[in-house]
Amino acid sequence: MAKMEKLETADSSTEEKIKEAAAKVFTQKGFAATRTRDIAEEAGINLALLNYYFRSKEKLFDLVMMESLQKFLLGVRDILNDVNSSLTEKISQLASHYIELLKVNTDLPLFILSEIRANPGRLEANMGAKEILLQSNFYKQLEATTKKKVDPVHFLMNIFGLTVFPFVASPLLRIIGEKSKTEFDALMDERKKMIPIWVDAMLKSI
Amino acid sequence: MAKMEKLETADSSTEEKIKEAAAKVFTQKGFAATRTRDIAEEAGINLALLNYYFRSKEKLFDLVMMESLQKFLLGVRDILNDVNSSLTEKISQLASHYIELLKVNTDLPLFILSEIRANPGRLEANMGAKEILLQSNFYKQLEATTKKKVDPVHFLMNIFGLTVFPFVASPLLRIIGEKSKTEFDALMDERKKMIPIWVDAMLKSI
DNA sequence: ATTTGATTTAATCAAATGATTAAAAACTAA
DNA sequence: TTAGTTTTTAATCATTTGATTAAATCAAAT
Repeated sequence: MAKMEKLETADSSTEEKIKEAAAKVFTQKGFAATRTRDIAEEAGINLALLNYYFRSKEKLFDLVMMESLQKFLLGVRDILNDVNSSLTEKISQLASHYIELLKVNTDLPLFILSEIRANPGRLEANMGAKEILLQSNFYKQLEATTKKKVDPVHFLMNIFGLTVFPFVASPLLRIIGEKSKTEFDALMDERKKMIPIWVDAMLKSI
Repeated sequence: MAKMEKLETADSSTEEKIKEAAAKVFTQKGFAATRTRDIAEEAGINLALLNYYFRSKEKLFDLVMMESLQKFLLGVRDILNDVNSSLTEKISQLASHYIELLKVNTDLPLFILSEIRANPGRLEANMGAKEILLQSNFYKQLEATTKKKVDPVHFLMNIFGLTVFPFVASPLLRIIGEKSKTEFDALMDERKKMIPIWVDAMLKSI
C-alpha cells in the first residue's frame, strides 16, 4: 500500500521540528554538550521520536553539520565566479553576504570550526569547498593582483579574518566594547563598506 | 606534625602532571567532550587522584581556563602601555607576540572562545581584561589616530582578526591552502612583518 | 622499629544518557 | 466501519561517567 503524503508544511512536520531543534541546540552547545533530551524538549517531542526519525544522535548531528556547512558555503559560488565583477566588487559582495548571514547566525562559524577541531575527520567527507574556492574567478583575480609578491592565501585569511572573526569573537568583543547586540550589528553593517576599502589599501601596500 | 616537602620539580609532581594533562585534553576536546578518565590516562595516574587533588572535573577545568586566559592576556600589558613606542610599533609587537604564542598553542583561542560561548557566565568572573585594554596607552593611541572617523573597536577587530583568526580557522585553512604545519607556521611568520604594514594602510585609508 | 600523615590504588556507587521495545494512538485506504 | 500502516508514547536497558570509599603503600619523624 502506497504511503500517503500528509498535508503539512515542511516547517511543521515532526521530522523538520526535530531537525530545527537539533540545529539550534547543537549550534549553541556543540555535539558533546548536547543531550538528545535537550533536543527532544526543544522540539516538543518524545525522546524516542528522535531515534525513530534519525536513528542516532550522531546521524542527526552529521545532518545538521552538513547543512551548516552548506549554509556557510552555498550562495557564494555566484559571487566567486562572476566574470563581470572586479576583485574589489567581489570582496564587497562577500563581506556583505557573510555579514548579513552571520548577523542572523552568529555562532555558525564558531560551531563549525570547533566541531571540526574536535573531529577533523568529519570535514574530509564533505568538501568540494577547496576546489570551488581555489578554481574560482575570484581566486584567479586575487593571484593576479598579488602575483608572486605574497601568497594569495594571506588575503583569503585577511578577508575572512576581517569579516568572520568579529562574529567568532563576539562574546568577548561585546563585553570589551560594551556593545549591545544592536550596536554590535550596526558596527558590522559599517564593516560592509569598510572591508573592501581596507582590503584594497592592504593590497596596494604590498 | 609539619608536612614534609618532597624533592620534586613542579613538572614531575603528581598535581602538576594532572594539571598539564587536563590542559592538553580540555584544550583539544573542550569541557563536555573530555572524560576525567581521559585526563587520568593522559597523566598516567589513577582516576581517583584527579578528585583527590582537584575535587571535581569542573574545578580542574576552571583552573585550566583561568590559566589559559592568563596565557592569552598576560605578557601584552607591557606592550600595551609602553609610552615610548608608536602605535605601529605596538601593533608589530602584538602581532609577533601572538603569532609566536599561537604557533605553539594553536587551539588556545578556539578553546577559549568556544568555552565562553558554551558558558558565558564563566567569563565575567575573571576579567579585568576590558580595563587593561581600554585604558591602555595603546587604545588611546588608537583613538587618537582614528579620531571620530570610525569606532576604534573596528581596529581592535582588525588587528585580532588578522592575527588570531588564521589560527582559529587553521583546521580549515590548512586544508584549503594545502599547507603542512611547517608551511602554515612559515606563513604566520610572514604575517608578523605584514600585519603592521597592512594595519597602517588601513588606518590611512579611512 | 613504630607511628603518623600523605599519597595512591582497586572497587564500587549513583546519576545521566543514548538507545530500544512494546504497546497505544492516529491516520489512511478499502 | 475495519484492516493495515505510520506515528507517538511510556517504560526500561545497558553503558558511560563523575565521584566516593576503604584499604594499601609510602615517606618522614620520633
